[in-house]
Amino acid sequence: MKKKRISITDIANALQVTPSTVSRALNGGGKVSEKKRLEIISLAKKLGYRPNPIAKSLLANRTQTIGLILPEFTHHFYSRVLAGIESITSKAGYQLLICTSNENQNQEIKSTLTLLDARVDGILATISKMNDKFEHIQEVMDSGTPLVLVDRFSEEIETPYVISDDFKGAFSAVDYLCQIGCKNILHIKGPDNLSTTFNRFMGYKEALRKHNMPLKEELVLESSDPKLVEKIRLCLTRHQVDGAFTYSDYLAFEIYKLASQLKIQIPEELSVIGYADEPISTYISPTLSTVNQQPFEMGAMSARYLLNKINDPEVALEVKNLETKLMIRESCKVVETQS
Amino acid sequence: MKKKRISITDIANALQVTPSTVSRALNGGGKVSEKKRLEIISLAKKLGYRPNPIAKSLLANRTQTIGLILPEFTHHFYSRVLAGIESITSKAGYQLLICTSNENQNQEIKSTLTLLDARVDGILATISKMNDKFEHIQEVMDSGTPLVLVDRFSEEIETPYVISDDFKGAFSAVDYLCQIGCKNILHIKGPDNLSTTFNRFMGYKEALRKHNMPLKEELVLESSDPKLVEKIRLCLTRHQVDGAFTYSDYLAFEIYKLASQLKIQIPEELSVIGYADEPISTYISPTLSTVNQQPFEMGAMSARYLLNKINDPEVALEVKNLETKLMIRESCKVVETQS
DNA sequence: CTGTTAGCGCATTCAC
DNA sequence: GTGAATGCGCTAACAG
Repeated sequence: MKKKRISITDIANALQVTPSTVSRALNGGGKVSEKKRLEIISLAKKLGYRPNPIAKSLLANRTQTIGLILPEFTHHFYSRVLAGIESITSKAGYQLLICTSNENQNQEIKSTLTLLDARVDGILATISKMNDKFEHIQEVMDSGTPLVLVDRFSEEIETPYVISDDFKGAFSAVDYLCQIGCKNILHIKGPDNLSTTFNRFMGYKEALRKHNMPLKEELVLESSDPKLVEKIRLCLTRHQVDGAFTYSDYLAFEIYKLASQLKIQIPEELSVIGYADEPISTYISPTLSTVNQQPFEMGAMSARYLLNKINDPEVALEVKNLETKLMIRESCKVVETQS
Repeated sequence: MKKKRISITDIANALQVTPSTVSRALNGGGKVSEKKRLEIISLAKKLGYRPNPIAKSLLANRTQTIGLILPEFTHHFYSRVLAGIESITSKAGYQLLICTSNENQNQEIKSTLTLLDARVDGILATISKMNDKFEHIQEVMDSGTPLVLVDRFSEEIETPYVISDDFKGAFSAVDYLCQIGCKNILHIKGPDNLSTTFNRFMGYKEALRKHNMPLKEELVLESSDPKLVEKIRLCLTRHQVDGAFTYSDYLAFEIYKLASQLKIQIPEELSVIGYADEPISTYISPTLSTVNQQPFEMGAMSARYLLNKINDPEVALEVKNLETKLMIRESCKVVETQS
């Protein structure tokens, strides 16, 4: 059975004063005689008094709680985002209420309403992959609850964002492949419907353009394609692919597998760059070049942004783009530099 | 600015009844004339009324909230535990308040008090690596807040546990290595002070004993040893090691690296089994044999246990041991079966 | 300086 | 059936 906690009234009774006096003494605000204040404080400490935030919330209409909706927990990227968020919110004295959408919009909607019901002071969310309903987002905005969207962008939702600069990230990767002399660069796209997929593809195209290289349709594959493996094989055998840039590190590993089967040497014959900098990238052989998105910093930044928004609703509504870092490892061929 | 939500009183005023009546109509409990009940319900829906859980909490002394303390978020294992917990709590209508200790006991203590202050209905926690203070745990118990400890066990704390059967998990791995004919089996231990480290080591010893193999001190290394890499090298070159069982998958990858340097073939000359079944295990080459701890199930089980405890404080205090699964992959040599 | 009053939103007595 | 009263724990406005 949950034991009754000692309340302000308990210590008021014990000291023959009113709860108001106790409240004032404890909060320092009002004027209380030095003698009583000390008495009260010492008794409070002795009794292990801890204020009830529930009561305060009811009164103040603030809960000191941030709601968080993530598409999944298991992905390394999101756990880093979570860690970044927590590092900021805990320091700021906020609790973190956590939900997942499991990449399912219905669950996202449910989670959103749950958080709204819980009267969180603000919401951080990454929208799920399939998103065609926006009423729940509208409801958040209507309720006046500050909202910051993380990682994934949607044209339909006008709110603060903290996202990764996928365009530049992809551009830097493909630009690098071009620089080291790759002539036929394969790209495997991510899930449809995701801003990240689109932007990384755009970065790929732009880098090709910069180097005056044609965009070859047969070198652009879809990760959702059931025949993906076959098509990669075709690219590797028929189309003289000597470079690859994939939407994720795991897709890069698919290329590793096929290259190994086909006895194609990485990086000598094929340079590969993935995306996300999964920890596995440095353990696999050859170590994988990839694009680091600074997920921890992304989480921290979005939390800071949200807290600002909570404390000052006039804070500008902007899309913050986080720089990516190109991590070149063993999977890219080394070009002799003429010195 | 957070907009004022519509309350039970608002709809009472609109309908010329008292809040009591509205409350009864909405909760179904008391007797309300059918006409009024319908009126009230329809207006409530129209106005988008949602009960304020804060007010209910204050009244009921229950928050429908579970507190969770994890040593870290980033580790794959803990994110699976988290996912398992969430899958249960969300279905049961509980919120999840999340904290991390960062493997630091002071932060663990702080988080514990935060959760207690927040009046969570129960706490799930994995104690941090270094643990020598137990007052905060005692405080949880004194407060009457149900507590279930996950993954790591401590003799000092008497409370429900859900842990993995590390002994059997380790035993099954080393037993397998013996069965396929390994004669000199290296073990790399985990961090001191952890029940998991101890139990896996015990499992290692017991398997050796079963096969009448001597425990060789020089084949047991400490992961915290600054000279670990050198010592592994020594084992591999001098001590005819032909099998290895490590506290974690990542330690197994250290062996992979050294074996590659020393031109020792895995699994032909050296069979390796890790622990935890990190996703990376199936991507690395050769794919790593390992022990799966069912972290999702562990999370789910601990959440179920806690909910039971919350609903019935008389629930037995026990240590639930979760079965492990030995995952044999390419890193173990194949023995011809005589058929 | 300190006590009284009131109210945050709700559910639960107890009268009528 | 329904309203009035009470209180969960706390703070704030107002008296004194």
